[in-house]
Amino acid sequence: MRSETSPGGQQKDRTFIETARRAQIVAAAIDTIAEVGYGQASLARIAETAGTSKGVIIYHFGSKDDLVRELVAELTAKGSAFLGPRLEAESTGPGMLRTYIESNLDFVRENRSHVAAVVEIALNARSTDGSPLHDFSIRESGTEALRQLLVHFQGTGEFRADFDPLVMAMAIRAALDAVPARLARDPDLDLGHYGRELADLFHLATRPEGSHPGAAAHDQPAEDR
Amino acid sequence: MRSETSPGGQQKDRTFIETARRAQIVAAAIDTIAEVGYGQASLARIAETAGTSKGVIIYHFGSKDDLVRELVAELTAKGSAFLGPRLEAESTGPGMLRTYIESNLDFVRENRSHVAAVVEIALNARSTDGSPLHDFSIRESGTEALRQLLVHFQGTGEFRADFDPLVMAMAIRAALDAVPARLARDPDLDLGHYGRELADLFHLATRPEGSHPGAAAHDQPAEDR
Amino acid sequence: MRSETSPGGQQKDRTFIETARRAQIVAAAIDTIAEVGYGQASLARIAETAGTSKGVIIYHFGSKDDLVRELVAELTAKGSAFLGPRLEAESTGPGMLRTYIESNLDFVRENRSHVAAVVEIALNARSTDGSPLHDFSIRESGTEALRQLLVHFQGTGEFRADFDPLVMAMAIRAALDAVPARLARDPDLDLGHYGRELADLFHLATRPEGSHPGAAAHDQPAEDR
Amino acid sequence: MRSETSPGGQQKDRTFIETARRAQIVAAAIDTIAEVGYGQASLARIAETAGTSKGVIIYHFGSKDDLVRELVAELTAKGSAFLGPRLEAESTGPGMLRTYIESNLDFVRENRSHVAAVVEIALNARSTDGSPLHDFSIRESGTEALRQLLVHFQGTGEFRADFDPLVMAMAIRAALDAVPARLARDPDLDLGHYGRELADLFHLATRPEGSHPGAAAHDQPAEDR
DNA sequence: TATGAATGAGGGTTCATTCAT
DNA sequence: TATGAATGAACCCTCATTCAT
Repeated sequence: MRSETSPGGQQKDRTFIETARRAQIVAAAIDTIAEVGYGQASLARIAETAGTSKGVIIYHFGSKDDLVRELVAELTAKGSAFLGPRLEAESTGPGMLRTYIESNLDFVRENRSHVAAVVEIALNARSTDGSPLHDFSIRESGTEALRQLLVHFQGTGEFRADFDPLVMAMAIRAALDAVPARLARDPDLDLGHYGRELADLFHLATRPEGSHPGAAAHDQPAEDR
Repeated sequence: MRSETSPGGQQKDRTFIETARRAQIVAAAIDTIAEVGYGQASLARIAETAGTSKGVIIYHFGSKDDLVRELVAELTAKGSAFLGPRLEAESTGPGMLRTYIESNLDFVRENRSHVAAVVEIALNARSTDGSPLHDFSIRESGTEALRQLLVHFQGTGEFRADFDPLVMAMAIRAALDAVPARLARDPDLDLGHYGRELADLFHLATRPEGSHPGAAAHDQPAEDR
Repeated sequence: MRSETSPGGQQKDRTFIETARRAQIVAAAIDTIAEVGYGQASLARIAETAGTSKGVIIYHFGSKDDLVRELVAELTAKGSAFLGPRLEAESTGPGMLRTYIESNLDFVRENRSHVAAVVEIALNARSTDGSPLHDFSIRESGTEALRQLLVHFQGTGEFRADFDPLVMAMAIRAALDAVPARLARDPDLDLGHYGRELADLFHLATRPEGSHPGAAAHDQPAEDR
Repeated sequence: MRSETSPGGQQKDRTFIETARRAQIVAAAIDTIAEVGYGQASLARIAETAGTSKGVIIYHFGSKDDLVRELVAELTAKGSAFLGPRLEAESTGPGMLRTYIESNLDFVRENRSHVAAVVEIALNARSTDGSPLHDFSIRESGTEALRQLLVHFQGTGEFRADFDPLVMAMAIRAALDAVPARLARDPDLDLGHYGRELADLFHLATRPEGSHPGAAAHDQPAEDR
């Protein structure tokens, strides 16, 4: 279905101008989806935002789905690049958890629209028969990676052993994923504060039973960042 | 806008058959939206599920929007009736919090599709210009009511005073709202377990600093319900 | 197609209540058509104005067309009853012409909505294939009767012989038929004044060549009514 | 509302083919409306006449309303271009009046369907709530311009001073506007004759009182054109 | 007798995509 | 390579009418 003559094909051999055009269109798609929602983000609307025509978009990406796919892939790539090093810099369980939460929100802050768009897509995009349209194993793998992290540090004793790591991971991801929608309604939301509070919250929820009774405040939270 | 001619009018004076048809259509809409998503839930599809025609739906509800509105209103009514008494039966802060979380999930279990449909709607339904289509002040007021509950018991000392009640409320609601989507992918999810884990989680995150260090497990969690 | 059991049938054997219902519906139709135009006057809208349902209208009249037909017939009957005696009271050509014009406008004044509705219908109502839907031979016969009147008094020498009576008749009817539309936009239009001016106008246009040069003002116009 | 994507935008930068298509569609709309009336002139019908599909029409014009708007605008432009020079060539009041009437009918003769269509639209097109849909200030301004012309030459004494110029203008326009409908029923109507008769009629109705008694026939009418 | 329920064709419009140049 | 033109299915909704009670 994808021919070599079409620019949507392999990601090598891209003209400079071609690359620029694609970037421009992706940016327009991000803004449009973030602003009016996935359901209302028609090709015409995206094209209008981009200052082009529907035909151009189809020409460059082959289909709307492919455009969306690229948009999603770009964010996950950016996300990994952003999160990876920060997590690797941590060694302790609590440290990694706090970093995970706060870095996620830092990333949201720096990529508001893009994140909002991808969340929109993750929640809404379905094919005609109702099945999920895009591969959001990413999303699940986000939860999954987090779960494995929790499991690992349960093993080392840095987290209490008696919580279900899957439930905990889901709760953490849910709290993070809810942010873009909230941000849309309340653009002045203080993400730094939100992140610290959230990190405190899950620190308390995960720390081992006997750890520093009544010392939660100066144990890990807030100051040590 | 609604004329006496149309049966969608005042909600009194409904014929028996009219009431039945409306219920049947609402049920079809719930199933359809829950299954294929709001964006794919066209009137034709809903009508097919209901075993009728688009015309019949429009005849009974006047518009797709009104059908959706009713669907949402019914759930919020059911939800209040379900949650209210359970919450009022509790007197302590931790008790109410645990009840809030677990009852929410009980409600989800008993109204899977309906809840899933409403969550779909809440996330996706927008008017053409991108603004939210339906009044989900309910949704926000869910968070708000929760926040006020937290504030109140911070005042009594039953919750630690140094968390931001808004952030906590958002995290709790996010964890609850994420369930229907998860449930769709994993229908065998044990909601009872999920609820107990979540209640434990937020109990630990909200309990006052000095409260029974290392006693979390038999303090409130799990057994005492 | 019309059965004796149906109340829309012969105009005898009408229950009192049946007659009242019909009158009420016709009145509602008149108001609706006059207000929003024929194209927008759906059965639903008419029913709403009448405080009933579409079914009732169809039941009483058999079809929308029949309702409209009745509405038109009623006006033409009223019109004939109104105009006839007034014309018969006149004997001279100029007198009849003036009376025709002014009485027409008197009739419009007393039956604003009804006349407006019928004009709407005459201009707009067409069957699906575009052919005129109702029999407006009335309308043409209005022009035709007027033409014959003009011809007759051309014969007696009371009107100048060298105008085309058809063109004159059409001009007069056009001036009269344009009134309801104007009236809709400008409800304060002085129909008495309009009638006198129009009568003067056509008096001057029809009087014989040599008649009282420079005496037009006190010849026939205005004062002598 | 109109995006660069859609070709309906600015009226410059039109492709050749685009211009041709638009013209073809407008022509089809004119014929359809003139033939079956505005109410029956659906997009499907117009498309069929044009030999295309509804989609193409919407593609080129954006909406049915815009198509109609263009159709109307084209006629008024043509009308002004046609009438303007002819009127400016006249200097006397009676001359301008006769020219106005006869040129109007010449224009009708040369643009039968188009004029018929626009009259249909003017009479019928309303938005859902019954208010006039298109801007026919043209139409009113037609009457208004005529009224001003009459007023002016009442001032110079070329018209009698004692008629109401508004009523006179309305009568003249009514006589002209009635023509297309008549023409539809009687395609062989002699517009030249009709025009001369009408010009005579209104000449007699407007000339000053004492002007050439009994000389109407060779004063202005008929021969001097 | 009277009415609420249902029908089904047709309304204008949006949409992602294909086609021809 | 790039784009304007066209497509056709699907969208929600209105309508006059028929049906069953």
